Amino acid sequence: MADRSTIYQVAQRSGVSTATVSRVMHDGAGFSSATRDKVLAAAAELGWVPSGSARGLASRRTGIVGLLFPDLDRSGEAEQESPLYVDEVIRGAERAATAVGDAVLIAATHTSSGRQLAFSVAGKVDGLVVMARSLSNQDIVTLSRSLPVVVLANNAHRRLDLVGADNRGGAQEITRHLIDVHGYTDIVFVAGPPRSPDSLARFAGFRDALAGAGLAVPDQPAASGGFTEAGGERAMRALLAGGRRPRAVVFGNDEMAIGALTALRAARVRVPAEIAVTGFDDIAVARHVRPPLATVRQPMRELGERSVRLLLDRLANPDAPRRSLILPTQVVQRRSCGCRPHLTENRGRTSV
Amino acid sequence: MADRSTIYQVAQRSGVSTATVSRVMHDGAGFSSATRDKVLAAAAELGWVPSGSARGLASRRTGIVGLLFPDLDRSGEAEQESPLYVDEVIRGAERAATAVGDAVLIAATHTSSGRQLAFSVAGKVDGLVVMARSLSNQDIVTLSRSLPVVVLANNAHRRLDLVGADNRGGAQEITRHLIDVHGYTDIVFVAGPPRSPDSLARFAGFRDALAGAGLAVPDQPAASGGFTEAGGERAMRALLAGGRRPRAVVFGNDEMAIGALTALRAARVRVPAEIAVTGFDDIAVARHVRPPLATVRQPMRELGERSVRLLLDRLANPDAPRRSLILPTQVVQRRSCGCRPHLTENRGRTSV
DNA sequence: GGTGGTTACGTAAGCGCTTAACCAACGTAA
DNA sequence: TTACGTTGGTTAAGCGCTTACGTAACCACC
Repeated sequence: MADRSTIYQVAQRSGVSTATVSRVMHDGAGFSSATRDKVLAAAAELGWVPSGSARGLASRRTGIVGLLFPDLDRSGEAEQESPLYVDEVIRGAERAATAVGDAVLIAATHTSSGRQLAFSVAGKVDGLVVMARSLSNQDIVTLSRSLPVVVLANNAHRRLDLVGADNRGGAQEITRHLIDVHGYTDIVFVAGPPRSPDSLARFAGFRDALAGAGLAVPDQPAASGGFTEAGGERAMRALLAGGRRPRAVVFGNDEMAIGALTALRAARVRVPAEIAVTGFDDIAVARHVRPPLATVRQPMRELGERSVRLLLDRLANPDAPRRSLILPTQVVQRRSCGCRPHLTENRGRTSV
Repeated sequence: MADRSTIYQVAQRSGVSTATVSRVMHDGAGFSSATRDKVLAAAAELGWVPSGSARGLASRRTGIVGLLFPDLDRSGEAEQESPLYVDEVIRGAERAATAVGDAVLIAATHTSSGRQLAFSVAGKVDGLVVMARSLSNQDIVTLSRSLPVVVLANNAHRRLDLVGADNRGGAQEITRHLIDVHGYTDIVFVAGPPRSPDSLARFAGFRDALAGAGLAVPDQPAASGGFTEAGGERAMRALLAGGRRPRAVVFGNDEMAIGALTALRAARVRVPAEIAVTGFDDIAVARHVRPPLATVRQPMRELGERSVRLLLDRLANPDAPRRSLILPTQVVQRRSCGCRPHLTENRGRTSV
């Protein structure tokens, strides 16, 4: 691990100027193939790794996009995001970025140090994708004054590029399924973190469906908790302990619903015979739990991909009009809602 | 999104030199509190986000660590790594890095563009964590000539810092469990990707256990496939189709084992009554499948954390002796190996 | 009143690239 | 022959920071 070599050493060794070395590295024109070979040979011999900092400084482009997401471990339990959701978003972002040769800088924002971290990250990237509540809306606005920002899963910003899923529509659709197909009327909603835009939108969709069916529409969710198994388990226990025994429960996400299944099994309540349960997201586990979890599929990876692509577009075209992308969601019927197996996994979908 | 402001503007606005601005931003000493306030006020008014490139160039430290991992989607199926494993490693790396104010740059290396991408990433970071087979050993060595590299889950490098899990010991232990506790003697191993160091080490542990029990030791795994559900499903089907009906199957990882459960259910083979099954990793799904999957827990997130910490240590101390960290694994007994429920989840462990 | 130490700055030289501007040599057409 | 484009380079001025070094002001102490 000797010190890194520089463009000067490569230039000297290959007998050309640094400008020529630079051109060769960027596949530009203006040099003979003999020169190219000399330069590449010298670079290889020296094991030259061009400095990203110097490049970034000179060209004012780092080739890095930043992804800010909420801290998953250190935040209060009731505030937690779903880890699996975040993982998929990261994966999608990574894919979209490497497709154009960029890399992704990730950082989880913690309530206390989050601001500082976010500004530090902002200095290192060409643009930023900010997930949901990983940063205060005020800070998001501040950052967007000095670099392009795409907001993911947070519709509070009317002036920034936006990517999200149709949470409201998906929640409405699955609730309507419970009403129309299964005939349930006593249905409650269990929310995720109180300020989660996703959770709020899903509750709104839930209410839409009840209203549409002429059922009583609650002001508040029946319970709430972090977007985690523990959160769902606790919420379900609280519900049962409160003497409440709805016919069906719509959960804010899959992990909560899965936690609820655990609570229901412990309480010897049969699903879906006595209580039907649905989730949201369609994480990988959902098909594997017993009973398999009916849910709403959200294109998590695509959300990550689209966010980064939107960011790259914005970088290429700073003055384009602001865009807002809402990706469709899709109901996935499985046993936990009361659907019979053969009705669920075989509806001509390619993947379930 | 006006152009980003610079340290010069901040210096001018606050009536000091850029050196003083720089000092204030780094909490150094050598300025009055009045000056500090002026500088911070000016910076806030301008919404100044210091350029990471300029900082990196001047201080030769980017505050970024890179994480290279194998591409999960675009590689051939038989070569695939477990996505969940990678996600956890990323999470651990992120945590360790942000703990010291650094950020993590992630990039998946694709076979074709992998080299190029890796060198591009290398220029942008202070050091690199390279997972398993995300880069050829030759390229790893080349990169390590110009920046610190920690190798994760790949014991082929005797001169680089290394982090891994005790795959061999874990595989041996769970195989011994099948032999000693359950009395199985007809046990086979289904491997992951042919060149995966993890898979190879686990097969070695499997053989250790058979040899230790005086059973016949196979030269080759009974089957193999990608570290995915599809890979495991296919391998299990092939096994059954081949007329092979072992009493127990040790799989290279959890996802393969879970895929195998699907194949076994389809073939109406009861688990564990007719065939016992074990996995490796203890991913989140493992507890949720039916029957719950006996496996070997691997501290995936800690692997990520330790890799980054090792890298940071190396950065701080370039001449320290090379270190090699092997984290312990732990057998997790669940129904799929034949253990009864109450024997499995309640062995005084805090989490299962 | 000189010496020395401390505090609070300013000056300016890089860090390793990119890129605009310039230039020499060599056809090639008028 | 001159003029002019093309090819294949070079020169040098930044990009926005950090930091070694210099220095002015102030205080303390003989």
